[in-house]
Amino acid sequence: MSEKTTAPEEDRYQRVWEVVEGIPTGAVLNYGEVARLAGYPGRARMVGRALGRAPRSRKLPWHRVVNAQGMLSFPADSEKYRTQRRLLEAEGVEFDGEVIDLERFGPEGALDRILWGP
DNA sequence: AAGATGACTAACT
DNA sequence: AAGTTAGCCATCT
Repeated sequence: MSEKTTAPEEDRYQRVWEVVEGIPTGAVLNYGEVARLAGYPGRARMVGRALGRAPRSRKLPWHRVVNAQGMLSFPADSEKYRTQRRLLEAEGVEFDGEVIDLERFGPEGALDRILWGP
């Protein structure tokens, strides 16, 4: 069965979406980590692309993916930035200026918070 | 087909 | 601390 040699984008991004769906409420992960967990080490840029192309029907918690500096990868004056920030703050993620403390809200810190409280 | 782009990152200066 | 460079690779011009 020789269909096409190139798989549809959806198939290639499937793993990324699954990882993102696994990020618990109130926690954040950076693009590089998501890529690594999805089996694509070193391919952080692909994660940003995968999120941008994800179907709305998938209802991904895309806002829980931030960059390695704990910042949102959108211009601070953009609508996208405000939307992402609002969603994160609504689930308890705190910002210090523009920055999220990854020690507290990254996977490790978030787990500790869930188990031990803030 | 070759060059630019981007929801990135780590390593250098 | 802030800017640059190099690695990454699917898409778009």
